[in-house]
Amino acid sequence: MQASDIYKCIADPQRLRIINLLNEGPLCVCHLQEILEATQVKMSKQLAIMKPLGIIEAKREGTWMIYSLTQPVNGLIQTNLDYLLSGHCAECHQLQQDLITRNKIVDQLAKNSSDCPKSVCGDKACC
Amino acid sequence: MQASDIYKCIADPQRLRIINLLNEGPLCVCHLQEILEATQVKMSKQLAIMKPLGIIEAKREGTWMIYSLTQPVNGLIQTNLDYLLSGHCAECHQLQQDLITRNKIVDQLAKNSSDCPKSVCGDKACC
DNA sequence: ACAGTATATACATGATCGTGCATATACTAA
DNA sequence: TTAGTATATGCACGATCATGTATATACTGT
Repeated sequence: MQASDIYKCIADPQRLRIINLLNEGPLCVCHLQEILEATQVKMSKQLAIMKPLGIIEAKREGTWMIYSLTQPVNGLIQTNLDYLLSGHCAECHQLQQDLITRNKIVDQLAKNSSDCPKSVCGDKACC
Repeated sequence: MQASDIYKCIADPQRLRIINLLNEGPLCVCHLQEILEATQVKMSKQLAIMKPLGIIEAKREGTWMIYSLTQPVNGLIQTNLDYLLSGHCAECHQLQQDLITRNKIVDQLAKNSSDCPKSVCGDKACC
């Protein structure tokens, strides 16, 4: 994986937000949509850009597709997430806010877990 | 300066190389051209992309334009340069090689300093 | 004023990218 | 088999980006 590919990827604020969210744990497409307030098509295409680069992975669970960051997380990506989350720049607040929103959604889903692939929802990772 | 602007900037391998070189010290356009084996137009345009972002600065010395990284160096840029130079990925070798080439050129110019703006060449920073 | 050197910019063009609509696929439940 | 939900993809289009040629600008030395 070339550094330039990673930079091109995270140069799009929405893709950066996706990576930041997945770094906290796997999520399915519909909840990524919800958190980022994006359309289904747009989200699906962003994910389709990142997957062949090996940055993210998908597994199917019923009708849901669960996306996660490829482990171990690429060092360049981790370095940048760490830097951005430590609050040095404008994007930082947005990224932190996204994580809060994510946790709210996951907590709610853990209660009525019917809307959610159980294998993932059970340990609050997603959906 | 937005993080996404910086990522867009360093997503181009040539711009990343320019930033890496300037991080070692100021250089004039012609020597950037020489090190990166680029045409004059291309180099000039790359620099024209980065300047309005505030990443680099230029000062004129005679007919030469001396470019340098805006000080203090943006934290996100510094973080990424540090990571890339520490040898974790494919681009690393190229960046290190560029610095070696740079130092050779600067050393030579320090000897016959006629081809070089004296104020800068004197302390081996450039040209 | 003139010729030469270094650098920047205008314009045209082809390439890549983002977006939206429509539609296709993969799966589940009845 | 059918309807419904979740997700992906093909196509068209406008926007942005990279590249090359030609030319303009800024400066120096004669």
